[in-house]
Amino acid sequence: MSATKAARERATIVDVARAAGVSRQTVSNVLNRPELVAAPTRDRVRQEIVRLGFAPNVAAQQLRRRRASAYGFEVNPSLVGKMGHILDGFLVELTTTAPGHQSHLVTFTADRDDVLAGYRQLLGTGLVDGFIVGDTRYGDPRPAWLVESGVPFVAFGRIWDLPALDQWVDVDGRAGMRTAVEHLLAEGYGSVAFLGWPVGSPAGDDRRQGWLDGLAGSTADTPSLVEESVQDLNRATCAAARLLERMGGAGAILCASDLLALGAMRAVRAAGLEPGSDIGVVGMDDSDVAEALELTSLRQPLREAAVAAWRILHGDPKGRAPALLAPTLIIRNSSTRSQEKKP
Amino acid sequence: MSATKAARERATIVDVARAAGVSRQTVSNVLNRPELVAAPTRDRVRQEIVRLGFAPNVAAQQLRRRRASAYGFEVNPSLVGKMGHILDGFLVELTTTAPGHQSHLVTFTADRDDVLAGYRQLLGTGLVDGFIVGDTRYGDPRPAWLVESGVPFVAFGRIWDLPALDQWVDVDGRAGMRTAVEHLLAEGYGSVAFLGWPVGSPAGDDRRQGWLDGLAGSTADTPSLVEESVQDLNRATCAAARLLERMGGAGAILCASDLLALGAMRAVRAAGLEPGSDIGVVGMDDSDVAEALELTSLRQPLREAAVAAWRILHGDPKGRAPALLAPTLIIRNSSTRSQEKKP
DNA sequence: TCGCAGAGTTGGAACGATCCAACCAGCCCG
DNA sequence: CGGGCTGGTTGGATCGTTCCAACTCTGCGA
Repeated sequence: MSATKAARERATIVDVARAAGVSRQTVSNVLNRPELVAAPTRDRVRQEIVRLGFAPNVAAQQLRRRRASAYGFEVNPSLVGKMGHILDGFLVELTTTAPGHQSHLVTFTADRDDVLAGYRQLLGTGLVDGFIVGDTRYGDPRPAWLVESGVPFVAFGRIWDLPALDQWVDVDGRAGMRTAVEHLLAEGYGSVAFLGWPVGSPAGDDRRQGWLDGLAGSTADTPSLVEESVQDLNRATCAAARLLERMGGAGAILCASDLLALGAMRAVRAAGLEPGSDIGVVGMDDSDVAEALELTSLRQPLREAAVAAWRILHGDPKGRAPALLAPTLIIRNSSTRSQEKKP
Repeated sequence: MSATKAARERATIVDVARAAGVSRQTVSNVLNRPELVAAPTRDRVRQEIVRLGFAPNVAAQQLRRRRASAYGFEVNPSLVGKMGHILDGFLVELTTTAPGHQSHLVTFTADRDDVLAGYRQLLGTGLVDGFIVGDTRYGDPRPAWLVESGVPFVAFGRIWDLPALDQWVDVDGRAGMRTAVEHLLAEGYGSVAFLGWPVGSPAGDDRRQGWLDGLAGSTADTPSLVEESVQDLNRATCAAARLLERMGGAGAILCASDLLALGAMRAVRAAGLEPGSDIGVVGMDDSDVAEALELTSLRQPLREAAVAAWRILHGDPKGRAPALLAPTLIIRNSSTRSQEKKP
């Protein structure tokens, strides 16, 4: 379907001007600076705009304004469909809130060899003004390059390498974990162990710290209550099993991700115990798996993150500040002692 | 970050022309119709393009060509994060393959009250030339409207209401189910029961038919081997339990979705049996849950679907045809009798 | 020798909006 | 009564590219 159907002529600003008996520029003013136009004129023009179904041509605006009002969003095949992948949800929330900022999003993929190629491309052709950068990691070349190039952007995830940069939004995993510990203690699980990722990942270390925060003041023997596993179900199950041995058939396991928590639930069942009534289990990210398996988890506030991202991108340069948002604890059977049985 | 940094001047086509000692138009020809330009001139111009880092301004092209080379993709908050939601994966594959078609994607959301509002908006401003429409359903007003408006589009999912339309790609759930039945029989499960959605959903009925196809020729008592459930874990578990009673502790359960399959696995375990070694279970969509729980499932060929979508959208109007793609059976422990145990 | 075809190249116009400077009328003030 | 100010409106120029028609030049056949 290469040829677009015989382009039904769309009304232009000149058509509106002629119909309303004013000049081109006045119509433009009605749209962009209505306070400059006398009320009767304004109304007449607005009426004609509606009548003719006029909508300004974006390409013409972009060309003249030298601004695309569009932002690039990188999507990466390797991450999709993985548990705990929340970038899609973030993209949706960004898209939902974009019209309020007279903006839209353009998706693109990274080049295998040159991470920055896609960014250069979109910028060089003027297709976008800036970017929303997800999956920030240690050694990420993108933030530095973007700053150096003077390109507007906001990161989803702290810019770990460059603490001086404040143009990011992130979820406060640490606070979330602390909340989870408090919940588990309040439920009466006695002790709370931690199943986390190996030390060295920024988000992982942050979450672990939240667990420690929650235990602060308690007399827990923390070193014996911690196990590590990479993001793999079987490894996680084994690690959780080791943890359970030391826990003596009681307590709760707080996990750095839903996948780890899934491993924990398996280990619990393998030990002849029941998640929830015997051993509390809590995950993080509130993935579809958590929902399906009645796993208590921490939900990321993606809507708020999107709103904050736009504020940082579009807001007053002075007024902007990094946004660290607290996740919400979604309590399900895996962390409830008195199980409500299902029909 | 409202003001873009003091716009480092990008090279324009005129700069290249001047540098190469040719006219504007010749540079344009080198880019768009190189066969018209003499080889030496062409090389000289190309050299200058590289030297100056020139990239044509997309807005100017869009304006002059009266074509955006962009397509709208609707994303819907209510579907994200649900099991079996594959539209995100499709979006990624579309994005990956877009540059090959000199196109890009713009995301947008539907209005609550007016489904078509977003489509009208993007089209009216000339931001996109057409759409990729996902989640087609019975009574979907979009295809008819798009056809009537003469807007190029391709649907992911058959256009059930308008069988005459051929501009769609879809996954052949029926063929997938048939394959799954054959696999289960080959594994020696004896009988294959079906856990599906209530009759009336197009995709669901299609999948059920595939199950029947697979059993054709066998002597199975199909009516007694079928149960229905809506897309809800507890309902699915109950339905699977009813099915198990009638199956007499042997056979396999083929499910219309991973969520239903998850319910089946639960019911199997609740009956003191083990998925795989005792009762085979197969789902559909190959979600992250399937991977995590070692559930055999059918993976949708999203890459191929994206390629086909672009072909239909951009291809020769005569040469295009609807694309019905077979999913791939991903065999895991839930449908393997001789379990390979993990470390 | 001239006309013609075709390859290669060129400049003007257009796409549809906004920026900018100028214009006009009315009013107030000196 | 003239000049400055202000609210409202206007037309020309411009953003960077492609479309289109016309131009030049070379070679060739009549």
